[in-house]
Amino acid sequence: MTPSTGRAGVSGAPRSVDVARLAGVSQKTVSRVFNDEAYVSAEVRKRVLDAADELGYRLNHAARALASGRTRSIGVVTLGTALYGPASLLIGVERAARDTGYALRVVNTLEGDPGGVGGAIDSLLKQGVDGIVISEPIDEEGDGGAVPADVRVPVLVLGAPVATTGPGTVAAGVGADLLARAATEHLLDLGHRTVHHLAGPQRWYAARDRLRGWREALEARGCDEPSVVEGDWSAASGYAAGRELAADPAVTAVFAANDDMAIGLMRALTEAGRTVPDDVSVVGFDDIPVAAFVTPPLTTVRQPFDAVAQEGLRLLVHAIEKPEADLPPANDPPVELVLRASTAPAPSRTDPGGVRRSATRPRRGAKAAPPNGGPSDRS
Amino acid sequence: MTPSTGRAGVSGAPRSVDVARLAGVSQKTVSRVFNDEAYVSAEVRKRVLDAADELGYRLNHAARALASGRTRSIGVVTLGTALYGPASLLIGVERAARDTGYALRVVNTLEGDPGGVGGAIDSLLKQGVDGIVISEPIDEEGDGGAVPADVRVPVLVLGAPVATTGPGTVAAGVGADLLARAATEHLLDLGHRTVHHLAGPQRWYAARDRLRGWREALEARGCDEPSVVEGDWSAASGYAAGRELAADPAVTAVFAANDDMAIGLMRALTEAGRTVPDDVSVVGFDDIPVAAFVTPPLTTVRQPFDAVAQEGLRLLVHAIEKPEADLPPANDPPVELVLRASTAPAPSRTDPGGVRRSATRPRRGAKAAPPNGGPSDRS
DNA sequence: CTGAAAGCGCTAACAT
DNA sequence: ATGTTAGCGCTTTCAG
Repeated sequence: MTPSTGRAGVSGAPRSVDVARLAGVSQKTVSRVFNDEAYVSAEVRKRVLDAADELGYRLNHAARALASGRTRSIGVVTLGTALYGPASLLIGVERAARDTGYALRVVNTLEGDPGGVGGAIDSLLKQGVDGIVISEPIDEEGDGGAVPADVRVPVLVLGAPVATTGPGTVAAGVGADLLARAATEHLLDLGHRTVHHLAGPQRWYAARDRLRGWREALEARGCDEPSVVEGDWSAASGYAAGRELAADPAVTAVFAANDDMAIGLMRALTEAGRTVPDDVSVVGFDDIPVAAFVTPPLTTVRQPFDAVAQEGLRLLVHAIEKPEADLPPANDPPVELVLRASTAPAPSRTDPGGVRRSATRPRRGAKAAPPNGGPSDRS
Repeated sequence: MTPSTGRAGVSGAPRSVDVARLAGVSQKTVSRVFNDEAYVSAEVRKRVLDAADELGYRLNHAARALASGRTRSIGVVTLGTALYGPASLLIGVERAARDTGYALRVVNTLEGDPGGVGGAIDSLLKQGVDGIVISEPIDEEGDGGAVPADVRVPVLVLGAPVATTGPGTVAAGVGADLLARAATEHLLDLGHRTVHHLAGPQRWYAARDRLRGWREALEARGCDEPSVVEGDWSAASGYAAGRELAADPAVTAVFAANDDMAIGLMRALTEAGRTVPDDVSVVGFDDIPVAAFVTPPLTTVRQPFDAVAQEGLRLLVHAIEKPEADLPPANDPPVELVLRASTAPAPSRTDPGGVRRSATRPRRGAKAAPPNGGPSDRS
């Protein structure tokens, strides 16, 4: 055997030397062209590109990563659920990554999985990523959403407080607490004496934020704080909670931490003979696509997932590419309270109150229109 | 400068030589340990592992890929939507890949994007993947879901016919047509004279399959085939279609190609004064989590996304690792028709018929129970 | 503006 | 059961 034949060269894929040979330039020049480096004459560049095209040349990322120490890829740690929120965030992240020229490596942490986030990050690090995004983390066993200490790449946390460790940990996501607050205030503005909360699982930071926002709104208005019912995001859990709440005549307004639970809740209420919104008003969270079409159409808070992902990635890429520079200022994405037909003024009861019944019109950036082609507002 | 200091070694991350030195063995032995090769004494193995642990050593995948020509990662081409189907499939694929020891690279093809699937595949190939899965492809501009000719790795197509090119193209996914057929037959069994179809966008293979299944069921029973209304999977499009259908008194049963559209449809029907299921029966497709909790709870077809993904990956990994061997036999995942409250016997009309009204009990593997904790069947 | 040489961290083949 | 050597395909110095 002649020592000249490379072993893996058998795979047959053309390499940059092949392109170089065909174009009559050095291998380095090919490299320059494919890295958009300056100082390559237009003519040479074209010759190289043509040669590459003819050969069907594709740059080998593994070799590039090995030589350069950079991979131009970003790892995403996400939950293995089809929940609208996490799924939408993932899509937003992928798009934003592509726009900035990064590829995506994805690892799911199945809920309650040993090693959880730490293990996922470790596996991403082995695979080689320039940055990591942790989407909608949950607080497993009080690990504080911990990021292992020896992560040497920037980390972006989406939808949770920065559980800092490592050099450049950044965070993005509208404070869900503000949104929750707006939702609760909307209900209060309608004259309800207080608002019940159907919370998400409290291991999720997202769920905690919403609880906090609700609580703050009640406090600010001096309202009683009813005990919280906790669900697991599913419509089934919302349904179960609804059966409880339906039995309590004091319940006239409920803020659910997501739309699925709100839908289950409404179903239970209706079955129990309590009309929505006449007897009980309900507000959801997320604005899932069917929210406008359930009965009654659901008033809810729209989360700008795409904007959050985009903004987060901007920060992350900045941290990757300019580690020394300060972070650019955060752009807070727009938030929206979408008013539909599941909320109404508090039912008049034995109680003469109503003093606080201020106005029915939306507060904050609220908008009243249903999605295009949507159903009429009142069922 | 001494020539001994490697350039990128500055990054500080420990390499396998460092581990070898600390463990007092050769570098190759470290490699053996991390590849679970035979012929390493238990004692040496432990020493190596301990040393690696102490150093915080992490294998460098880029180097491994370059040297071995294999990446142990799989690329996924998926649509950038939060639709329940594609999202669920992606999760299933991730889990199955992890179980078989492969990492995931994800690329979305934004709908109607130039280059589409071809471009996505190309980018995955550059990044280096041992196999590719194309999830729920759509037929862009009659490209036949084309896979570029020079793909040198096995391809798995999920939810579409094998658009063959390349060596090992495999496919998985229950024939959605069978499921659609079962749904249609269920309606026919309830005594409806025929069944209308609210189809998905026909560029999607998944939508075409469902249409075909519906058509076959009608043909088999000699029923009229009403004209098809096409939606875009969204509840909004279902709502729009529902307004049309509501105006036609001949419509007593509709099979919608997914649950979102079914929900929009029911909403429109209800608003138009046509009660579901008394006046019109509706069947959806997917069994999205809220399906059991809308009003009325939706009868639908459950797709075993997880099983499909798992089965598909089994095939793909087989094609990757044993290119010569025959494909193992396909295991068809279980299918289910989930009966809830959106379907009922055809309303008795001027028409005396009813001869065909055979039975109300489910056909095929149908089951009647709502999900646990679900609402009662009749609203 | 272009090229030559060295080496990224690992695995493959061939010794022992 | 373990070590030696060569090289995967690229980027990075450094020289022209």
